[in-house]
Amino acid sequence: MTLSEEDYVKVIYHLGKGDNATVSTNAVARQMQTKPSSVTDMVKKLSEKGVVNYRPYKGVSLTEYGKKVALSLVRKHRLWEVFLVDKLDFSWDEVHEVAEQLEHIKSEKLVDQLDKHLGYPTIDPHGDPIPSKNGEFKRAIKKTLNEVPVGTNGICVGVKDSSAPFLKFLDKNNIALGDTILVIDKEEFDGSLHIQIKGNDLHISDQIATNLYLKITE
Amino acid sequence: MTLSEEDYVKVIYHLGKGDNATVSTNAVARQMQTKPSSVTDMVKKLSEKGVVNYRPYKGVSLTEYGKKVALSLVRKHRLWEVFLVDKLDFSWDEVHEVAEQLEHIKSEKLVDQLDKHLGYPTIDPHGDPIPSKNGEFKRAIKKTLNEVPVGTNGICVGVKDSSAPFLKFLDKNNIALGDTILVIDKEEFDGSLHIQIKGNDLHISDQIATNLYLKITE
DNA sequence: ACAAATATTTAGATTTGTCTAAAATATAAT
DNA sequence: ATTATATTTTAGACAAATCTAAATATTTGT
Ligand SMILES: [Mn+2]
Ligand SMILES: [Mn+2]
Ligand SMILES: [Mn+2]
Ligand SMILES: [Mn+2]
Repeated sequence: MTLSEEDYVKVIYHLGKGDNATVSTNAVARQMQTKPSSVTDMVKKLSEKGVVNYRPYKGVSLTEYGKKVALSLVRKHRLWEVFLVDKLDFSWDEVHEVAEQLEHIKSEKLVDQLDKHLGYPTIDPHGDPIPSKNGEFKRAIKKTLNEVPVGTNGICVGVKDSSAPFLKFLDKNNIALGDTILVIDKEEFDGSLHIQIKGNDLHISDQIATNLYLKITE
Repeated sequence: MTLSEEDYVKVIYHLGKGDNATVSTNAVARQMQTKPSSVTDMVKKLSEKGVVNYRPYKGVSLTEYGKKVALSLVRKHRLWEVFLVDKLDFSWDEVHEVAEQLEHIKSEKLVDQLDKHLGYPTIDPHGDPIPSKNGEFKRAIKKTLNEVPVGTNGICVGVKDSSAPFLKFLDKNNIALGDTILVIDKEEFDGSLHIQIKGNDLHISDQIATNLYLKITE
């Protein structure tokens, strides 16, 4: 498979939300930053190769084989992201573009050894699960901090309130996107939370918890 | 620069033996595993872009800019080779193909951080020098073990005598290609050498030394 | 149900990198 | 100095991936 074919497969996978839904030509074009006519051409070729199911005017979905290809790419992408953050001190938001390139390197041994070198991680720096070699993985969901049960472990991936005061508060309390957060305890009385973040314990109000998104994998 | 253009530049660099000699169309074609007519096409394009000097029927050489491009590629290739051997437990002879792909990843930060992660290595697993960020590096030369002065440090890169008995001897004494060898002392009487290899001291005869190639950078 | 709007495909062109076969140039041999 | 051989370039073609413009199909609104 060429680099371009691989990127199409990945886009079709992500748009199909993992459950292999049929996706439209326009959706793929938007995501691939290309024209719908180019998508039609490529999708025909992928169909010839048995990677996708394609019905003109009706949309495209991955075959079983295509799904395997997609999961292998997602695995590689996320492993490289972990590498960049853990070993090369990249930050959370710098890794995607480079991983987008690295995911296309062809070498099974490289992936296996990288996985080992990283200590067999199960989630990437964005809190997304890393598929195993045979394509199994937990689904990730995004919830606000106040919605999850005590004991939940996740990665801070966004804010609902993006006002300056709130962001300032996060900064002052040393909470940043990409941080791992563990919910230690919840006060029933006011809904405030005891959490652990980057090794430090912290007590945050319900209002704060409501505005912080956590990505978790059950 | 595209992947293909970069590979041409690297081949022209290597065939020009670093000192930027003019190389022939046929030589490039042989190295690139392609046809001379394809080389002519590509070399014209690279000439347009100011990467090479090209005179029809006379050959091609790198411009100053082209040389910079080549050295950056060589740097990346060799850093990745070190990574594969030192961090991912690849062996000496498995790294080239993968590095051939990795060298094309575009990210300055990636290269800088990789360099740091590896501890700023100066030679690759084959004993070849790694150009610095601004393109400086020591030239590597290959000599038999008996030709180098006491105190020389190098990498075992080949054998002159490849007979079964000799290879068996190397195996028994735990000497393999890719090993770092340090010449500790030389006996004037019989030319035998005291060497250090993988932490172990070893005493080898002049006959052995004559048949082992060392790659060294002065 | 039918016109209007939207989505998708087709036709034809372009760029990149490659190829084969033929022509042109350079090198070697007599 | 001519001829023969080897090298290099040109001309024309092709596959991959893309584009624009036009044609076709589907969906939406009334
Ligand atoms: Mn990609
Ligand atoms: Mn990610
Ligand atoms: Mn390469
Ligand atoms: Mn090397």
